[in-house]
Amino acid sequence: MSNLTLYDSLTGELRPFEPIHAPNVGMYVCGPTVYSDVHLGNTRTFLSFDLLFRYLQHLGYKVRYVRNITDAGHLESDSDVGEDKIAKKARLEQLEPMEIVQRYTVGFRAVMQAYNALPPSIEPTATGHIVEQIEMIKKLISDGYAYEANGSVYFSIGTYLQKYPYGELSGRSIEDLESGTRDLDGQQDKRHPLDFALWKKASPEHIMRWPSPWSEGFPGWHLECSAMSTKYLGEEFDIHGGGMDLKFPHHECEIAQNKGATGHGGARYWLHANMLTLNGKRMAKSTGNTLDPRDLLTGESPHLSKAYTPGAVRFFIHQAHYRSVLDFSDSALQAAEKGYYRLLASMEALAQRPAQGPDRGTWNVAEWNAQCSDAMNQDLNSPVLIAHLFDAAKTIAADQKDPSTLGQTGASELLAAMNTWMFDVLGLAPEHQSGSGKYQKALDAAMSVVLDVRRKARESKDWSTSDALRDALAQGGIVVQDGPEGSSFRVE
RNA sequence: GGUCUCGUGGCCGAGAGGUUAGGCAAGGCUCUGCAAAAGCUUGUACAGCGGUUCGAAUCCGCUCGAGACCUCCA
Repeated sequence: MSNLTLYDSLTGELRPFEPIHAPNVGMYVCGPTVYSDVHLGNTRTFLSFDLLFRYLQHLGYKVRYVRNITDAGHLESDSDVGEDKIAKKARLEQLEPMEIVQRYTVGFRAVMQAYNALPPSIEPTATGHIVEQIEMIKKLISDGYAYEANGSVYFSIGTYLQKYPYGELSGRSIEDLESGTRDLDGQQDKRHPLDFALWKKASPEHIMRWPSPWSEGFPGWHLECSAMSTKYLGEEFDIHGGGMDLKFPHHECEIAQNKGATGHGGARYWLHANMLTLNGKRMAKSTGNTLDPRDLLTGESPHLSKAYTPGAVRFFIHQAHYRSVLDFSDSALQAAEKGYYRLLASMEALAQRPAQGPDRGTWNVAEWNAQCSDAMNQDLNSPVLIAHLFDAAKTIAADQKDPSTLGQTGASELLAAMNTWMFDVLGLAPEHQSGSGKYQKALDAAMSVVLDVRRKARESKDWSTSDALRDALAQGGIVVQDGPEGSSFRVE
């Protein structure tokens, strides 16, 4: 069905993508913990997987894309101690935990929509799947992979190691992991330092709690993804994605839970999106080194000189490969924006192309299109795809001088292909300079009067008048451009 | 401290044993009353030092530098 190859973090190599049940594809991506606003780094990860989702669909696959909302169980520390992140935020803001969840879930979805990310097929929540998680724990206990201690249940790495390796995904040996563990409060119930919580008994002040056979408590953070991916995608499915930072311990634990409970490690391809850095450092809420994706659209941030469109931001993100660290800066974003607008202008010119020249041109659209596919098939190499798009822009310019370059059919084929790559696959939104209908019409009418006055001034070589008009319009953000066929304008 | 990744021209970023990545910026040219825009065009870069090889930015070793994970974060 395709020649797509994907880099699998588990094997550490590029592998041809072969779905278990083509044309159906099951894809699970770890979603946000909704205890605060997402930052641009989170956004990059989700846009990377949006690109994959879009490309798989472009290839004709029927994708079931599951992306969870973590609304309980994610503690402040991965060592199974500390307060639940959401409960803590709720306490600090004197709100119900579910108010916190609602607020940041809505905010997250708004950001995703603003950046033109397609909604997942299913967006399940941890709290909506307590039953499934309890069932999975029961299975793990009955098979010996988990044990109860003082109302909590832990995954037994010791038992697991008798049958399966642990640490494959993150490339760690058991010795390394053991030497890296520390003695912490709340760990005394564990038989092995690497054991992790499947169920935690709630302390009296812990407000997010559910009944279970072991105690009134809450599920461990790693469990929800195993339970929900199994429920919606099966014991074996195609792709599991997430941010690079989730490799360990989250995804490592997920694999262990899945193998223990089902005998299968869940996904056949593990994909990890790399970090977005700001000032060379990882973007993180805890250090304040963050950028809110909404601020990019308003320009309100000390890191920004101006506002950007969502398309420009997406273009910037996809101009780097998803597995590379991408460093954010205002100037880098500006550079991407200029290129992006140049591409859009080129496509606009192609759409306006007069019907001239031969039917078929000298430039081979099909071959170019195949190169675009090749790039994306190579582990979603969007930067190379974009380079090809710029090649097309060059060709469009050449065709304007010599319409035998593209030819009429070639031109319409190229436009269709560019629309597909730009809008369907890269998820950029068509952005027109024009505003909404009636204002655009009024502006056009007014400008045609002004430009006519200026044209007469220029014809009589009254440069002071023509330049004054041009300067005055520039003050209002209207840039006048004089070309061989008269003057035109654009709004900045 | 342990594990791992990375270091590409002014900037951002692909690639990856031998052939131009691309974008932005910069220089030149075309167009032009001037400007802007647009188009064309130029630039031989791969941290340093060794090694393997006919040939390395690409493989190996060391050094320096940066980052990630191990400890909350996509």
